[in-house]
Amino acid sequence: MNIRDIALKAKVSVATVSRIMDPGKKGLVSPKTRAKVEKVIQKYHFVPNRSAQALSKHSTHTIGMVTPFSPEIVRSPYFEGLIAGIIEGIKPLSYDIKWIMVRDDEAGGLKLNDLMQRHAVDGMVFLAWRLMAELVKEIEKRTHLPAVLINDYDAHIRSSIVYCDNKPGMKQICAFLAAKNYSKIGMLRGPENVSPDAHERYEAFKAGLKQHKIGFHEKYTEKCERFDEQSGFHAMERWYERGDLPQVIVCANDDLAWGAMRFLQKIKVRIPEQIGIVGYDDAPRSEWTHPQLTTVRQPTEEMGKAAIETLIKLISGKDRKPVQIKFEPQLMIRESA
Amino acid sequence: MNIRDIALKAKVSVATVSRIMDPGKKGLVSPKTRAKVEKVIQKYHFVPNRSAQALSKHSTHTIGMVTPFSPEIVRSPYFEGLIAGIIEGIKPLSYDIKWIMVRDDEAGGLKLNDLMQRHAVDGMVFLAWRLMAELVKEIEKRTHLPAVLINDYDAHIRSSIVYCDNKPGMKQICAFLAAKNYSKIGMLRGPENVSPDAHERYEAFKAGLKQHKIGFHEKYTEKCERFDEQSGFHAMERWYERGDLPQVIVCANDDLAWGAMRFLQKIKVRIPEQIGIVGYDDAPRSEWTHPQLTTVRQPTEEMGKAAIETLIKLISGKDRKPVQIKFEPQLMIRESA
DNA sequence: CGGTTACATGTAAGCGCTTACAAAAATTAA
DNA sequence: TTAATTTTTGTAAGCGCTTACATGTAACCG
Repeated sequence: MNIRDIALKAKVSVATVSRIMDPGKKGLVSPKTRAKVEKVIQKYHFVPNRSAQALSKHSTHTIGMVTPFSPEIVRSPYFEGLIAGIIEGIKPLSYDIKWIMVRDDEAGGLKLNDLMQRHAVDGMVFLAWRLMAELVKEIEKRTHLPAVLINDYDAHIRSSIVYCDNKPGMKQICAFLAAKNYSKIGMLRGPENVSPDAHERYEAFKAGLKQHKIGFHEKYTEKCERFDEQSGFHAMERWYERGDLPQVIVCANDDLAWGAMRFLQKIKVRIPEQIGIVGYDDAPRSEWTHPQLTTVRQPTEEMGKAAIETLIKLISGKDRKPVQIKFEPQLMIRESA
Repeated sequence: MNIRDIALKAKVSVATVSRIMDPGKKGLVSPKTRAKVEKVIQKYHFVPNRSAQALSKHSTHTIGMVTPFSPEIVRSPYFEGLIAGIIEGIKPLSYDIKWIMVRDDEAGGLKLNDLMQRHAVDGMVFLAWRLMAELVKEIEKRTHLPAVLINDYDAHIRSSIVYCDNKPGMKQICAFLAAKNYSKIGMLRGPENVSPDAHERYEAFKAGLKQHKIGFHEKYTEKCERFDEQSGFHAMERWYERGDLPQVIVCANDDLAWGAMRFLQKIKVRIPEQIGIVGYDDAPRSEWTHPQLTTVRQPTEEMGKAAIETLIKLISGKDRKPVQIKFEPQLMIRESA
């Protein structure tokens, strides 16, 4: 059942049927024919062929959600929020959403244009794009493409991006700890090669301490290999062996915090009585672990939503000027510090 | 840059270019022309237009992942596993995956064919489809459509489905509790209108007790309004007020279990020393809550993967016979019982 | 009432691909 | 060498829609 069949049955031309199907062409058909044709459309449950429409209109009405190709990704709480936001953001539009997963090995040779063509999308939002760095390098050059990045901002990025500023988060943490009169505050630092977060959070941490006149030594710091629980565990272990543990430990993300807590609990250190722990990200687990983790919430849902809205504007707008949107994090005070 | 441009530059016909682009048509072009044309393709980074291909081939090489339209859905750990499995399953194929979210209000009038046409997909897998019951009723009739359901099996379903059997799970729980010499075992039951799970698990529970000659009374049971934490909390509260708590409580899912635990902890009942708790689903949280939850794991990842594989077979096969695949759950013994 | 204008509908040329079929070229057989 | 095959390439007709343009019809005006 295609548009011609309908036209035949309704005794009108295909053009008329097409005009009736297009909500943007409200006034172009007389009420009488419209009624007649709509009856036929209803009767045969006619749904126009998307591929034909796309071919003809040069637009697929579909956007691509680009992620690295790893099942673990959906496991991450960070994604959870982002995706929820994307879903929410796409609701009022009638865009379809295609999940484009990019393998590491293919990321190198890919061009952005290719991606869009190959998957037939009008625009793309990139999640965890640091992991596809090769691909995304191009975004820097072709800033007119309808693509928006989420998070991992750093100063030289010129393309459209939605991100959450690290500084206020650390600032809030330091203010909170200062108010609690902690004087010896340490940090579990993240790996600096994965995303700018590790470095930014560390710098913001130092700045925060300084602001509250709390002493800082590099030795009140331990570097982690990755941003995961295991790394946190091992880093804590190393620190314990070399001795001189601080009163509170601020961790570069929640996973590191849990790893650290696990080690401390193993050696029977009580949290927060003996050592306090602060995380960063407010993964849902934070509320369920014991003790509940004091951490910093990034408004992932809002960010996902903003990303979609930005993208749609880019797609439909004439002037494709890159847009950069900053969000503010918020300290969530719970039990671990 | 389209196929005609390439044909022109390479001084061949479009048919030749098309044949070269199609990996299924390996032998149809002489090595010499192939080399010549491929050079041009490389040079101009030619990527064929998906919409045109789809229109011409009557296949979009895209499958739809159908879920209710609610952001909360991605929050559920059950989804996490399923989606991870779907990603994993789609890896070796080169199908695209489109996330189709169905609003409650639109689900009524929709036809499956419509859905496929409207979103340009070759087949669909349905997650949490009980929540779109109206839509899915049709699947029962049109069993030849390339669509597969995940979970929520009940006996009269004739379409393709991948599901996890509830009986062995409860059986394992009862065997375990019997071995621990519990004699007074209760259950927090789920709402029976949402999915057959509530009823099945309850029946399996009774059967399990019987098998191990453990006494059962309906009063060792409390019904919950929904399958969530709050309902578990309130149900436990009611039970506590009416008194006569059992030694262990088997919960119809993990959320109820956490709700129950939260209430018990609030009134300072020690778990598992005073009352044991068993859940069902093995949501990731189970490992992080305190105490860790003894529960039953459904192999969600494997199920997601199986669903995709089944679907692809349905799409490409000639005979579209419905396939039903059953998975077995597994008891995860942890701290809460 | 003829001429102008506004509105409604139809005609047909694409959109960029695939593929059946035809034609040409290369290979083999006789 | 020519005919019969096989292999390679080209031609052109779709796939199902949109839309610029042409045509037809109705309404309006002096």
